[in-house]
Amino acid sequence: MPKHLSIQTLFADQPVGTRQIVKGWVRTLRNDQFLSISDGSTIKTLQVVISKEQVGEEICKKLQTGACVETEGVLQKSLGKGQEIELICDRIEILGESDPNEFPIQMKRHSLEFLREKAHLRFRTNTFGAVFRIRHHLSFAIHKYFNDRQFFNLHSPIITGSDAEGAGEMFRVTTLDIENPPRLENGSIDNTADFFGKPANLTVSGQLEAELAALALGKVYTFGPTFRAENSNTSRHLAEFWMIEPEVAFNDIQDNMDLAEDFLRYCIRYALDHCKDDLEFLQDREANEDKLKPVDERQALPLIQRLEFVANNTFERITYTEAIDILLQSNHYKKKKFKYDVKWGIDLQSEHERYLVEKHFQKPVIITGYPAAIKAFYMRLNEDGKTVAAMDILVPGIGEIIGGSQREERYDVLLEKCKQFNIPADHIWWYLETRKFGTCVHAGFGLGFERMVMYVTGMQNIRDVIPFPRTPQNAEF
RNA sequence: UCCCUAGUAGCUCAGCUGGUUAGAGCACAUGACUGUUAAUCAUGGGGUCCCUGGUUCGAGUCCAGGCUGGGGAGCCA
Repeated sequence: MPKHLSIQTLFADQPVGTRQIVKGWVRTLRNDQFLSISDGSTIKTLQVVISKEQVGEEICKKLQTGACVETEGVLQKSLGKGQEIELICDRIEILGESDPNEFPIQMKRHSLEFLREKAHLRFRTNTFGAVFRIRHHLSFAIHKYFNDRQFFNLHSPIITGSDAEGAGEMFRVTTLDIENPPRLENGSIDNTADFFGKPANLTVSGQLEAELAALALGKVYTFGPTFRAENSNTSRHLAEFWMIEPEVAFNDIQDNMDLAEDFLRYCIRYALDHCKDDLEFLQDREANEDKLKPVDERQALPLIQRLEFVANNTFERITYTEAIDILLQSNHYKKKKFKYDVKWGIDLQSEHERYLVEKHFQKPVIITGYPAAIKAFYMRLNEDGKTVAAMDILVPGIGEIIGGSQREERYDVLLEKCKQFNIPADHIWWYLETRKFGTCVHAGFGLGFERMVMYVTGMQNIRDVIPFPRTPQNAEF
């Protein structure tokens, strides 16, 4: 008894004339005769040709959208147009019925907002099938990229006792009874009674741990979940998201930029090479959605052309100081169209980043040399004493997709930075020790995985590129 | 957290300056058709107009508060 083949395999190999078993979910039944089924292996559906007389009225009525079926028959070249192959069915079995009065997913356009409330069933749609297949391929591409280049995958801890990161609000992890926690005599909570004997949180970044490993293993990367308890409710933020953080010993800021750019372009190329059908579907979908929008809100280029452009062209590289000059000399600034003022020392606002990327350069841009005051304590101080070796990569439509830096490897300078940023040295003694024992130049960056998936799929809301989004006031499913 | 905006059938939406019994397309049911491509055609069923309160002879429509969704900002990845 041969195992049944996936629809993807049937389309790839086209074993015409052979007997096949196909299992999947019903999309539509057209003309009481043509059953369109999907098994998730590809965006393509297989047309199964049935005869109402042979199948019988009872079974025919149960071939409703969403039902799960097993069909058997001979594969042949399709007599109709619209598909290459079809299965001439002589046996069909309903594995799982689907009441059409209750099943919410229909063969019609649904709003993404509606489907978000049906996250357990939205995998059944073409759009989310495509998105999550692409998400998988990108995930695989990331591991392949680093593995092929002798990086080691580091599993940084998800629960951390470190709170020195400053990357954002943290989720507390505790086994204490929140209704009635143990208290000290002065009334404050007795954290020594907690599971770890001290406060613990979900990680906001694996970077510090990755640095420790890089200073021994050379080239490492993390790829895991991270958590931010910020009350930020936007289409680009999640409370739980996946982050990729490479860290490389002996890399300086230039090497870091080279790596980040090569990595991003590799991943996009990989998606173009491995997800053609899904990208074409999403491209058509986007084009149809755009028709409903005002002209100035539409995409300038179709999805695949946008990706080809990024994969085939080098990124623009400018310093923060140059970026400020460009903004100051823009007509946009002279006409006072920026809401926030522009001057050296400010943190670039979304509107500034968008102007640089979407209006001025119209391609991905890497900005380096930010003022030390607006960046994290661990970034390496430049010779000018006022900027740091930080880099952000901005892409059209998404904004910041990568943030990274060369790390401060000089013990004295790092210790001074800790003081300036009010980080108690005894909280991160282990981090500081790496600068005492065989310190070296090193650099790394962080990439929000969902933002990459957004960019590649063209999806506009981050909640639509992760299976079960976690956002403020929402942890359904 | 702040600003803007929306909530009407299972879904997507229309419903004008308040005025008879709240509409359409899709979906669903029944029938016809049978090489269809989100099949087509005919007929039919289907409503807490988000909730609470108010104004009014009369509220889907106006007002106040709340809830939920969406967009933007901040924070960031």
